[in-house]
Amino acid sequence: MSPRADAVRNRARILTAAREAFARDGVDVPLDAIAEQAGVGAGTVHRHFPTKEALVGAVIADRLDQLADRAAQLGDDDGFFAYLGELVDSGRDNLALSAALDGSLGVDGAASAERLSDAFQTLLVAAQRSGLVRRDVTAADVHAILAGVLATESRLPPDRRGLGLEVAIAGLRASRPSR
Amino acid sequence: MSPRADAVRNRARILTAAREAFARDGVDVPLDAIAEQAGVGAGTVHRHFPTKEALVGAVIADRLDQLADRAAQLGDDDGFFAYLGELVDSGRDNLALSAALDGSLGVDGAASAERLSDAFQTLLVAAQRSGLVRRDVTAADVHAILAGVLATESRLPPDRRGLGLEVAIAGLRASRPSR
Amino acid sequence: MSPRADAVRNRARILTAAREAFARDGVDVPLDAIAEQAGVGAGTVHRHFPTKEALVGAVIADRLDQLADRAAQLGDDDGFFAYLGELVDSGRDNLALSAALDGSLGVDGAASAERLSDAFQTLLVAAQRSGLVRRDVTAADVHAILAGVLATESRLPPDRRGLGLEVAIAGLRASRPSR
Amino acid sequence: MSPRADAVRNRARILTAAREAFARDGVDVPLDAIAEQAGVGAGTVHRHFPTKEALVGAVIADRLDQLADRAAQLGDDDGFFAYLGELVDSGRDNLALSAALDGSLGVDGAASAERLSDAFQTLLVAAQRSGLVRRDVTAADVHAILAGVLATESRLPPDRRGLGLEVAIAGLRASRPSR
DNA sequence: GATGAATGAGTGTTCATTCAT
DNA sequence: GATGAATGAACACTCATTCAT
Repeated sequence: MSPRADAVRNRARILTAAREAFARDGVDVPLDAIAEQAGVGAGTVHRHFPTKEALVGAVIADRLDQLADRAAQLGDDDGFFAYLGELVDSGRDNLALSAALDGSLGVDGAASAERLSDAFQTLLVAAQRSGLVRRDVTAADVHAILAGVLATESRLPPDRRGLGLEVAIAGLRASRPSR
Repeated sequence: MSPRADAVRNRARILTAAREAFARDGVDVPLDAIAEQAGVGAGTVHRHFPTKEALVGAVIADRLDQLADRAAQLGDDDGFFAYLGELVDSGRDNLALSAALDGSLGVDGAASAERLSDAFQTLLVAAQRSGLVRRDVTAADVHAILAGVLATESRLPPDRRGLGLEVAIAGLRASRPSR
Repeated sequence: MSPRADAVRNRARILTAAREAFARDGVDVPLDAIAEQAGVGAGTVHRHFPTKEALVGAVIADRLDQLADRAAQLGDDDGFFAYLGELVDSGRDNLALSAALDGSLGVDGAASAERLSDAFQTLLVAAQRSGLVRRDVTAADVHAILAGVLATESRLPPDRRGLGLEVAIAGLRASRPSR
Repeated sequence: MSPRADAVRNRARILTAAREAFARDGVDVPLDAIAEQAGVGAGTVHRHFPTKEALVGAVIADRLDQLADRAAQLGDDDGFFAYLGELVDSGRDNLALSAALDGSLGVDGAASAERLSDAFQTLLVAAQRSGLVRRDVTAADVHAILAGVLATESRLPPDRRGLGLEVAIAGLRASRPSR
């Protein structure tokens, strides 16, 4: 049961290679390219991930998990906006993650997406309690809005970076003090 | 000069079929599927659009033109927000248009995209003069934000529709009168 | 029966266009290109030449006829070598004719090829009578040798032009005076 | 390192099938036909030869190499004519090789063609030293003439075989001893 | 378990030929 | 008769997946 040492290592290498390839070229990159970059045979990729969709899902779940982990470290009240900022930074220049986050991929790391939503939920509720965010938005809403911010940011030229996030944040703030 | 009756009709049918197929399944649908739905042979599609890219571009330019045309009819001051709303309604449930608007398609009906930006420009300036929109955003910024709203909306469940637009609008409003 | 005026003209224009196109690009040139250059529709080409093969055959027969006609004007004794020279000049820089003459085209203007062989026959016999050409070669042999000379010439750089013909002529001369 | 047994065998089978198919039908035969005759899938052909041109080039280079190898075994003085004869025998009834030799293929096994020219060069010089061949012809000239002989031979009926070669040889012989 | 060769359905595109106008 | 749009069978090539070694 221990000889799986290299199997474990191969799995990791495939994930890493896939992550990079997806980020660089999008999910349409051929599996062969990923296998080559990972230094393994094409068959090995399929042993670990029976389907391309499974590999894509794994890469994304992996990433979502990291992001969800990160959320746990941001407990304080304005953690919500900080977190949003981090996610946007993560998604920028990452075609696949961006696609994953904005749901345009058929696949989604179901469980991991849930974890991410949970993380959002916690931070969101805290922010709402502090009166920083409209009370009527849910974690799922924020997820969708995040997707939108990513799309916006990817269209903005470098010198306008952050505007999408800024607008979203402004739009999410409790809007009633406008009186 | 009259025998073009079929040609004209076929071209329209191809465009319609392509529009629907792109909207439903994204631009990766096989041309054969489009040809079949249009009731023509594969070669006919190529006669009208020598390249798949050309067909995609034509469908998108077509749509962008419609949208730009629509902008001309909204002259009054709050036309800007109304227009934004219309664009979002158009892009929702339309994978290809959405992709076109958010620029993730390699191709874009260059001229038509320009027309759309011009339309934005006019409405945006008017809205800014009326103090309804932050003065520091440009038409290009709005274009990017539109892409984001589309992404958001496509992720929202039906009963939350409009939230992405709402947040963006709130975020775009002149934010300083909040004193 | 006279309204065929334009039909006749079209036929001629198609032949001319085909001749040029075949000469320039080889027989794989699309029929559409020929039709366009001839200023007629694709259907018209097929009305006159039901098959591409038929068109190729017609072009070649046409050319062979011209060449055969030319032979008639060369009656004198050393006409044979002069004629060979003319044929080589004609075939050089003419992919299709060259192909036709060297038989690598599936098709051949049967009747016209015969006429050409007949022309050869006459000149050949005269040359043989004058002791200028080996007595054991036939008109068909010469035809094949002509094809070879054309192939050779097309491979020679400009500054070596004529060598293929020269060698063939030397080889065809009555070889016995070598005593 | 051993599992390449199949790969090696398949590569050989593809080359053999291609050689036969090209020889029989010319280089325009569909790859599918070659794949089928080789008993492999279409994809396998592409794995070994990424492009049709590459396959054609490989087949030809293969053949030219064989021919060049053969030249090395003919060292004596009249080797030149013997070699010419062998090349002609090889090219007869081999459309593709013939095309390769006469340069009408866009592709040529560059290195192999060079080897062949070198082989010619050696034999030619020896023959010229012995006074058997005109001193003013170069190896490149002979290459062109070979192409011509092949073209001639392919047009000759079986009972006339060899005439093209015979004429070329006669034409190449030092012509001045006629004194 | 790993390898990478083999598979074969699928893609965009071309083009000789047919046919409605 | 002429037109040129429509056809559809090919073609070279790609790539996720399978399988012999």
